[in-house]
Amino acid sequence: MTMDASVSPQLDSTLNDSEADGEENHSEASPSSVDPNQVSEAEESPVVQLSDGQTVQVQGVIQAPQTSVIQSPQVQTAQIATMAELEGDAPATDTQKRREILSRRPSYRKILNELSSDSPAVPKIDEEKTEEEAPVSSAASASVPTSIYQTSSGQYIAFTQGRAIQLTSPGAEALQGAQTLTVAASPTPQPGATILQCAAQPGDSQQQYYIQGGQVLIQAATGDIPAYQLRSPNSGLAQSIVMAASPGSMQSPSSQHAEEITRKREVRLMKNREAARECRRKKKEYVKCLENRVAVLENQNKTLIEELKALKDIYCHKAE
DNA sequence: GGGCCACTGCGTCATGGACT
DNA sequence: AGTCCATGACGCAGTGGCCC
Repeated sequence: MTMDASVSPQLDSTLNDSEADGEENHSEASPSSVDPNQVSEAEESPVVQLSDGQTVQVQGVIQAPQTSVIQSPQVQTAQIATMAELEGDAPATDTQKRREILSRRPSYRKILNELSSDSPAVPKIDEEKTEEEAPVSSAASASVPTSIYQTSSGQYIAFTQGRAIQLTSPGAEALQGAQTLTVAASPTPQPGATILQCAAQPGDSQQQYYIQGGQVLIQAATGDIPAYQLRSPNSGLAQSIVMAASPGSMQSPSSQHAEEITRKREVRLMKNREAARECRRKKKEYVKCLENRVAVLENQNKTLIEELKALKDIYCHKAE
């Protein structure tokens, strides 16, 4: 893997800047022959042709320490954001703006995508919406039931291709008037019977339904709202909270209001849960990307030092 | 085996930026 | 101004390693 194309000047300077004062760190790859002072004191500035065709005028080499350059992601992101922001700015950037930029919180996706636009080697973080994240609200579009189960109380539970779960009262005509629950996460089918529990109306005792596919649907809300969770029996962790359509009918306006509030809260919590999960995933990806980059840059640094050493040898040899 | 510790992942809350 | 979203901070639970 060649590194030249993948190195963005921003990050380079960031990394080097961040380490410029770590003078006590001398890498194991820093040979005594490469004395920065020696090189920088050279009378003429030799032009060096690198192996990749680049031409570099050697004026002095500040050797970056190579021991562990991994830093905390916060520091890195702040620096990168700063460099990215300042790049297009006029030099007349005042301290106020600078402070604003520095205090701005990083977006891992944005930073990674910026990096990836610099270098094709850096993978992009997808912009949301993979096809496995089917739109939750459009249950009708995915309402073709693949499996239908009848409970002990006569209710029908239909699982559709869009991972929606429909509950139908015994009297209802087929699946009309069904409560549609949509599962956000992709449940992986597992062998063995599972249990579906739900309380269709407030105050109802929970009913247990056995489901094919290794997951458990349980009632999630303790309040007035019938809400459900899909759980896999192994993990015990809820894949997602699934809100049921309101049973409507027998609710006073005040309780409906309370229900609305609770429902909104549940939705908000669910969204935030998913967001936090996504954020952690992106953060991990970002840190991994930075670690890769560190490795790449260390490698490049080593190569350049070796190249410089060889050229210096040639240069000195000719001078004699 | 049991206690301790570090690490990891999760859910929730608070908050600031972006968007409408 | 209000809403949504991304993220840091915090607390909690599970897990693995280490020591006794």
